[in-house]
Amino acid sequence: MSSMDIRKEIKSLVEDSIKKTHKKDFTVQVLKPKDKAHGDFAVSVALEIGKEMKINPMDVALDIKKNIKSELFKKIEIVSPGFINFFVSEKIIKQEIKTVLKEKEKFGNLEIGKGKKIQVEFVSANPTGPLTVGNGRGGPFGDVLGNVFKKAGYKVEKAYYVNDFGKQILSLGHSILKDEEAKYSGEYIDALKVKGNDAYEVGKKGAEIILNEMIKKTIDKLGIKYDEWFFESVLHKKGEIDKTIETLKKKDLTYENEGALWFKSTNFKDERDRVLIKENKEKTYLAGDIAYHKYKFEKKKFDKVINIWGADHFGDVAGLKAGVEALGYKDKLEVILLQFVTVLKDGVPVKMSKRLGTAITMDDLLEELSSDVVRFFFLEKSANTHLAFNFNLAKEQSEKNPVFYVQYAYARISSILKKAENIKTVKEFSLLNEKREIELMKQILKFKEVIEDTSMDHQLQRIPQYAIDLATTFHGFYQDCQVLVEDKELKNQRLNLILATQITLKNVLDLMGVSAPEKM
RNA sequence: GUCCCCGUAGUUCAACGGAUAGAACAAGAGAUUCCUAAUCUCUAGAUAAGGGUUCAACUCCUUUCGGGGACACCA
Repeated sequence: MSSMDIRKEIKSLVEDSIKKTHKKDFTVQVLKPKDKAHGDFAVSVALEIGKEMKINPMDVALDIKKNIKSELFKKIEIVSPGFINFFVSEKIIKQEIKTVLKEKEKFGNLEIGKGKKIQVEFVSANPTGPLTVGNGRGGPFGDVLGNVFKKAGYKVEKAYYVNDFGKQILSLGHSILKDEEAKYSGEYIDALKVKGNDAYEVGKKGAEIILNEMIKKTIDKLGIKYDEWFFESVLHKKGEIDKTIETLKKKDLTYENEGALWFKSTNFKDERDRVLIKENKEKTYLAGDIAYHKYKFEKKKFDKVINIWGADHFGDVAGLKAGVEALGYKDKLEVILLQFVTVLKDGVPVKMSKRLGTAITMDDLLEELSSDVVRFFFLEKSANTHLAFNFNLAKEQSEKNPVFYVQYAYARISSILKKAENIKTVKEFSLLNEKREIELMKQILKFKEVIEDTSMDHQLQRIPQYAIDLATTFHGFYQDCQVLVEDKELKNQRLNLILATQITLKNVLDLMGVSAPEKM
């Protein structure tokens, strides 16, 4: 029985008990106390019921507890002002560790997303220049979010939407031709060798080179693999945008004004209507994006689509959401906005890339840091904080940075396992009763909850935090409990425990796309 | 002006509305006859300010002050 199941079990036990004693239906929330002294799980309903029925919460808690009988718990404690704390039986925990050893790389796999298709679209930076740290932030984020969904049982597609159409391509062309309308500059523009005089054609070719020679290489260095590279120009060529606009027209959701065609997005809680076809008959970016999403839902049949955008696109969320809703896919699109990134070197923000004359790029970081470090540092922070990338910690004090701390735990385990001859399957972990050992087991089992929670709320920073916690718990165990001891049975049981730890560490590192070195 | 994100320890970040606000780096003190000291143990240190809701607020509402972003027939 995993800790997720235990949570569910507590919920139903407590709810049943309330029904019996207080004749009420109550939705119970099972809490995970921060303090170990408060048990493995806790419930605070007695406080709510006590308040509502004007009885002492402590009495309510006692009544609830009376009706709960389960082998799952070592003890159930009632603590003032009315918390009920559950301490899970160590027998159950030990059994569960055995399933970790059996499941190996499958440990942590859930069925939450079974039968559902989900798409994560991320980065999607314009092919007009190298990936900056800003638009690169979506790389690790989207990649790992996709991994979490996979682990949770979804069928996942990772997609990059290439904006190879429109004004920025023209601007790129002018920039390469270095005429008066040039907009982009820098060493990378000078390096683009494109023949021709037509600015748009030159721009198209330039964009192709930038995409293939710069962006894709950076993506590759970050260890990201996309399932789909979708080109905006394809939508234009195939007339998909016209079809989409036609659909909206039929629904009477458009109107003409000053020569342009508008979409009544205010019908869907947008603050203003949006243009689909400009006065000069060109289609707007939004028109294309709505068509793209029509394709995602209609053709590819995604149950859910998550777009990861930079915070500067905040203003566009409402328009696209309105479009998606108009097409009948309300609530299937979610947009996650990532706040800006600054790189701090010696406490001072680094703004510009040295070589390229652009904003500081992902490659600038990757030149000096491994993708392991870059990914980990990006993932540590929640999406809506402005991320200050601490370059000094990432680089100069590398032996003290959290990535190595986690990897070191893995390497330590590998090193012990190498020294041990043959490891036998354990029947039971009867000899492992030290505080450190039990703690480590509990920490391992939390992995499933981490996947569950993260697949629901998308708070990715939980993953690296968990990795650090697991490493900390292991290092503590390592300090106090010798694995390779004389007693053969104790040795074997401990070997199995660190094997389970190793499996879990590997799984969490894989999830983050960070390597797990056997030696350091 | 309107809208969004943020303000937590010296610094970078955490904390389903729950119990004593957690880490890491930096600072100070200690631990190695033993599986990798890239480790462990201990000490000191924080919710921007004011109201409100709640049995319970970093978390929700509100005002103020700060930082960032968005307000296109650009993408």
